[in-house]
Amino acid sequence: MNEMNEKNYELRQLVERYMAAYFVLFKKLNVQIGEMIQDEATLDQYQIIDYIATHENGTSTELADAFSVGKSSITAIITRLVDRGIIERTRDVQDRRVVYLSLTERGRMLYSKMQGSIIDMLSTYMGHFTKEEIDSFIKPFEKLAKLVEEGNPGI
Amino acid sequence: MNEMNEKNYELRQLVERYMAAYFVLFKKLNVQIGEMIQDEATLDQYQIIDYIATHENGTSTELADAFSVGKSSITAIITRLVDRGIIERTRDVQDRRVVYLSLTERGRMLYSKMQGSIIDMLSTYMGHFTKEEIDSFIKPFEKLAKLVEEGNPGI
DNA sequence: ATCGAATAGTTCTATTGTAGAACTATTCGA
DNA sequence: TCGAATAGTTCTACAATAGAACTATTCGAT
Repeated sequence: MNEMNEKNYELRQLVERYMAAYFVLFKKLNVQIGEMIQDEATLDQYQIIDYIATHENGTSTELADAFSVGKSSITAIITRLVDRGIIERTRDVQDRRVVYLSLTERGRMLYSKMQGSIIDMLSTYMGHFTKEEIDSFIKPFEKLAKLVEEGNPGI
Repeated sequence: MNEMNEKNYELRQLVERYMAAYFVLFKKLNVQIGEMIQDEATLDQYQIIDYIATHENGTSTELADAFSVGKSSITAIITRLVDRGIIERTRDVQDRRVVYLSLTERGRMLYSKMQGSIIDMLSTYMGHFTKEEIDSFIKPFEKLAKLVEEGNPGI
């Protein structure tokens, strides 16, 4: 086995290790976060609300892009949240094709409440780690998130 | 601000940093993995297949527990995969309530193909990191996965 | 200035995953 | 032995999703 193959082999092993943890973590954490806020919203709805709360003048196209889903999915989610008085649609006066999304007063209160619950839950998990562990964990995590966000798996 | 509050404040900041990356990473990565295997199966189906491939004599109850979903959800997924000739149900002879799940020959081929694609994709992402980075990333990740799996957010 | 192309968003249909209650079949245990 | 527990399925309802067809609006090349 030459040097290149050995390096690839090690990499694949790490990837397999990562995958095993990844699937468990993702599924369970989503379920747990979902349970935490289930009386208020689904996890998908929370993420949409979070995006709108932290991005001024968000639109459906922007959301579809940010979450890598089709626009019709966003329309469905937004419509449910509008029906529940959590989100408002505002048409742009200059370009009347565009619809801006914002939280209602009720939406802002709900968001703040859910965010608090989720942060509390994750904080207790984080309490099992030293600050150094968390830091050395989050930095590559953010780097990976950035790479994946750019959707560029190639070198 | 006393020492305890300061520690909590730092922790919350880290959690907020983590959450921002977490949501983007998992959503995008799931979409990208989903796209990678979309002609063969959904990501949820892949995870079920992966579990069955790596766990001898798996059952619906075991899967429901492993993925933190209800048994009726598992029945639905399994039924679709049985219809497509990917999974087989075998009733236990001793305890006739129990149904064991296993991959068909076709299922094993499909699994191997999908696993290859996913590992290849993740490997290219991993190529952006040094071995030390990956290691210091995976270790706390595995620890977190274990904590979450035990479903114990408390200290 | 006009008209075809592009853009933003919605509607509709069909599929998948999900929960929970009611159900069948089987086994356990006091 | 019979009621309780267990394993799994069925049924119903809903959320998220994709994609095609659609409306309304704006852009841009001529």
